Amino acid sequence: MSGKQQGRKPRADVQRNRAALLAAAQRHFLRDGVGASLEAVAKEAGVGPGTLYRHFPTREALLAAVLQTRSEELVARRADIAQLGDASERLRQWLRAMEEYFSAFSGLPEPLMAAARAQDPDNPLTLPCDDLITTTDEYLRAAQLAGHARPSVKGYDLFLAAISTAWISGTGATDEESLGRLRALIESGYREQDDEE
Amino acid sequence: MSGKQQGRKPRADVQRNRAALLAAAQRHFLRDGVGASLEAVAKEAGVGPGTLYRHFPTREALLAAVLQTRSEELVARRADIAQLGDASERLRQWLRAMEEYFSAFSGLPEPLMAAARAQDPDNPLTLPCDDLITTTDEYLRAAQLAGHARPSVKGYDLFLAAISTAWISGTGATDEESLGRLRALIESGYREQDDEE
DNA sequence: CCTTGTGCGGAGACAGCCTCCGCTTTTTTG
DNA sequence: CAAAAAAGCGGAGGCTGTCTCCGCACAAGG
Repeated sequence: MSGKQQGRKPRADVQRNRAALLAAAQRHFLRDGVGASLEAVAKEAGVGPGTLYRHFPTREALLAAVLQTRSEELVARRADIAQLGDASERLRQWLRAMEEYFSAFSGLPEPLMAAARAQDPDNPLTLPCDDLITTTDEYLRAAQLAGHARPSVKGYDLFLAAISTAWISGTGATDEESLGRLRALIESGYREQDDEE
Repeated sequence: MSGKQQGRKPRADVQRNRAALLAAAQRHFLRDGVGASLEAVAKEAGVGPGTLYRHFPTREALLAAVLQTRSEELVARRADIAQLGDASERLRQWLRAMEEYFSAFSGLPEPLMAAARAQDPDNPLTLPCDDLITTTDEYLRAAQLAGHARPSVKGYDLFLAAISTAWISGTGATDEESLGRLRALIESGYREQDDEE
């Protein structure tokens, strides 16, 4: 019942190509955003387009694979955040961490929202998204229990707030100061009124 | 010094083609979002691609021309809003009106932010954007004077909040209820704490 | 009706997405 | 270790979309 056991060892060139593709893709996504030319990625990795599409059938699949590393970083940061004593501060830090994750590549919020929308099990970005929302809800509930956040707010709301802030940040249209004010506005939006600090 | 006086009357077919292009473009932007195929627009308008690009050198130019109608609607709404007595309510209404304007076509926030970024005088979307930000600032200042809004907030912040809400709305990933909660979160973010209503 | 010149439109160059299939490379088998 | 079998490779090519250039047609004015 274990599904597929790897009957044969994976071929050497397969792993090599996959690694080369991921490295090239990361470079291109960083430089050109999530809309980078996949043809160019394949060329830089030294493989044909066919190979790229066999490894990663869609742009989203490639994106999800490249994002894997970042996801692990995020999990690591969760451990750091758990150390902090204040539930309010933990929530704030988590939201910042999530926003940075969304800002990994320019244009990333777009496909992420599309994945969150459809609940499409085929979309490889759906799972990471759901995970993020669930985690946000956990941090939020802790803050609510401590009386630091309005009860009417939902985890999904803060997910939306974080991803839209990342979207604005990714357009490159806004200086860091305005972004800071926007974050402050959101924070005072979910904080309980009689909250102390 | 009046620049160019129209030495010759505009040709009949020019006006006809322009109108046909605008109508076709509006339909396609509505259905397919701002990324709609310009080839298809030209075909539906019954003209060649060359004609389209002569009238509107860039996608943004076409977009700005189509948006002209909506901008006038927005100006009209400003008159309605001015009737309301409460500065706080006026600000709220204005933010909603602006958000609806941003939601005219799916994907519209993207080029709008790009225009707001560059202050590029060549980009035909820059002017409308600046106007919106200025107006937001006026409404906000009135609310601040009345003690209904935090003094630390700037008009540009609320512009960002509105456009990012419209962006989320345009992804189609989110139900109206979550959007309402997000708006409420933003509102309680800029409202003065000791504000009544 | 003719002249003028403005505007038309489609052919075509270019870029990116994605697929299909003959061939090479790797692995397995005798 | 050679030969068969399997697995993966890669590029040619179809498709869609953007944008330009230029010979030609047609509207405006005499």
